[in-house]
Amino acid sequence: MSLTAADTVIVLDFETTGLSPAQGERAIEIGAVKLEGGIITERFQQLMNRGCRVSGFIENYTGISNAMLTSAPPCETVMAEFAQFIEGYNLVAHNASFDQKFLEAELARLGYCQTYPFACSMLTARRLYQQAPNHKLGTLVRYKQLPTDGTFHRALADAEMTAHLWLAMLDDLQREHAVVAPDFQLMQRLGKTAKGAVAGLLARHR
DNA sequence: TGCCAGGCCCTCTTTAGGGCCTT
Repeated sequence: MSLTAADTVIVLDFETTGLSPAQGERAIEIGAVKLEGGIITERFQQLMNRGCRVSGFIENYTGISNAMLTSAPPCETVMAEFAQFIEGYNLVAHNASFDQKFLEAELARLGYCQTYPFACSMLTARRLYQQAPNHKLGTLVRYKQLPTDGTFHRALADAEMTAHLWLAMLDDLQREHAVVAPDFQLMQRLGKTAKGAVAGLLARHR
C-alpha cells in the first residue's frame, strides 16, 4: 500500500456521559492516533474532569469510574491541547457524526467555532463489507481479524482499532478493487455513495 | 401520563417508517 504525507489523518474516539451534547451530555475521555504513511506515529489519550459524577451505566460501559475522573484535568485544558493536536488534519471516527458533534460542542465551549473535515469508518465499512454480520466497531475488528488487546469502549483502544480498520479498508480498496491510491476524499465519498453506485465510483479510480 | 438523540441508510419509500450505530 502506498500512502503519502497527504494521507495523514487523525483517528479519534470520545467516551461521553451519554449520546447527545444537545441534551447536556459531556465528553469524559478523548483518545486519538495520528496515521502517517499507514503507520501510527502519535497517540493522544486523556480523561477529562467535567466537575460532576457520571452514571453507573457509563462506569460499567466504559470502565471509567468517578474516582478516575476526580483526578483528571478539566475538559477545557484537555480540549485546548487536543485542538492543537488535530489542527490542520483530516479526521476519522467510527460513526463520525457522534464524535463530530461532541468535538464541536466541547471546542465551542472554548470559543473554537469551526467545523472539521470528517470521514466515517462505519459508513465506508457498510459499503466495503456488506457481508459483515453488522458494522459495530468490535464486530468489524473480529470480521477483519484486526489487532486488538481486547479493550473496548476506552477512547484510545477504540481509536487504535478504528485506525486499523481504516488501513484495512485502504488496503482492500487497492488489492480487491484495484483502486489506485485511495485517499481521504474517496473514503468520504464512498461512505456517502448509494449502495448501488459503489462499483461505478470505484471503477473511476482504477 | 408518556416521552425524551440524531444522522444516515434502506425499502414493502419519496406526502414514511424503522433499523443501525455511537455513549
